[in-house]
Amino acid sequence: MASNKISDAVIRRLPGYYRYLYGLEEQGVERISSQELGQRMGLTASQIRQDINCFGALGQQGYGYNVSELRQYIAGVLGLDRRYRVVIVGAGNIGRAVAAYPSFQKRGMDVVALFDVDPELVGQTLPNGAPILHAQGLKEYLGAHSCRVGIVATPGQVAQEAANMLVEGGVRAIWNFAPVDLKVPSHVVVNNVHLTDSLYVLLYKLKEKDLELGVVEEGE
Amino acid sequence: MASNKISDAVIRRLPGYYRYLYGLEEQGVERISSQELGQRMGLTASQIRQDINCFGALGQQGYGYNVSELRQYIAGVLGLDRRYRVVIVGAGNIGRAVAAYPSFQKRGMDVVALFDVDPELVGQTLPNGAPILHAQGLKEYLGAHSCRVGIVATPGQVAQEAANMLVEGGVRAIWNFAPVDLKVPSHVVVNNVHLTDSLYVLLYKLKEKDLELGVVEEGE
DNA sequence: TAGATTGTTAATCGATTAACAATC
DNA sequence: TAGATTGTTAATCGATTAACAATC
Repeated sequence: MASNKISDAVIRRLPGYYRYLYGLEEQGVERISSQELGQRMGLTASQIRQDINCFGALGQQGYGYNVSELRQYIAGVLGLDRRYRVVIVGAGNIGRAVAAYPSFQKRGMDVVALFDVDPELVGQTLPNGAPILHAQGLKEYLGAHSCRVGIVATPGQVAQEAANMLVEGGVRAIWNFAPVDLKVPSHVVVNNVHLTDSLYVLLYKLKEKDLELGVVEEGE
Repeated sequence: MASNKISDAVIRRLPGYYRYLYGLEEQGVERISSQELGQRMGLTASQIRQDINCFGALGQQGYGYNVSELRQYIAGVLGLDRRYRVVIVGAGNIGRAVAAYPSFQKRGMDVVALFDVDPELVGQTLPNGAPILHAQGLKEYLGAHSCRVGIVATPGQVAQEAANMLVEGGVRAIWNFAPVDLKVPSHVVVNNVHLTDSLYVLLYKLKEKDLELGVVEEGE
């Protein structure tokens, strides 16, 4: 429980640890050394030991780490050991894709409703049972069914407005898919999935690689 | 053109610069100081000047930066000033959401086809005209219609296989939505959108915030 | 010219890596 | 016990911030 300020750099790596340990556990691997985990993940053994030591001595000299123990511990650190009720604002392609995302349910996220203004969408029910309701009713809905997590999957122009409604409705964490940086009060946390940002970085890398290889890219 | 190794930290910020400058230009703002841009983006003025100086002196003392000039320059650095032909492997919710993503077209990405193995999907055509073809035909398709960018939007178990086919077909950049780290030869670049990773970080922040505020989270 | 603001160097801070004693 | 591998401290490296002279 030693919550002594884990640095951002470490936090960003935690999901990767979780993902790899989960995979190892599924393969039936029981123990792993920092050396080997580092090899698989593309990190140095030293860094892995430093990272893990942020939350205490979980390994054993001469042995390594117990895969399942470590995975569970990290799950606890990340808060993956609970369930969360979730509303999604914006029932377009992205909103519905997230709602239907299989590992979403599995990771404790229960999507209870989606909200949109498109009359074509409002009234539908997704395969997993979540209804699409009119965005007008969002605040009222949250009053009756409190949710800790809200997802913004609207166009950028209305994303801030959507976030405001979620905050007013008592949502504490916002997962934002709109390409804007939301402003929220300090008791609310936000994490962004800026898809275009990720795409830009990919294209940048491609350009760099072309330069490195001396590739002259075709016209068009 | 001074391509003197821009550091990863800077590259990760570039899309943000582009996004903000684009917004400013749309609002008709002509010039901006590092000070004010920093305020808006939540960065220090010093950092912004350092970052921009990676690719040369683009500002003017006593004046600041010309918004549109700087935006265009960064667009060039990121490679946003060209068009790219794109195939998507996996025509499930995520694949289709990406194909339909409006800023995708706008940013120069032309989705020419999607590939899947689900007979329900194969044969359909998306609203933007892209057909869904059987994954068996992917390599052959790429032989006839070369694409520089491929998107992996398959389940994790087959993501590596999808990547292999893309690489064999000559794709040079892979945008990966599957929750695995793909292995590709060194002439190919990859960028990951690990949605679950982003979600985990959100949940972690929520837990930390709860601790900070002394919130005892409800059961269920 | 005076004021503003960059470009750039130096100082600080933090993160990563290396090394090794502790210990299973 | 000997071998392996952690936990942890110290050294290095890189990124951020501060400061200020250059200059528009």
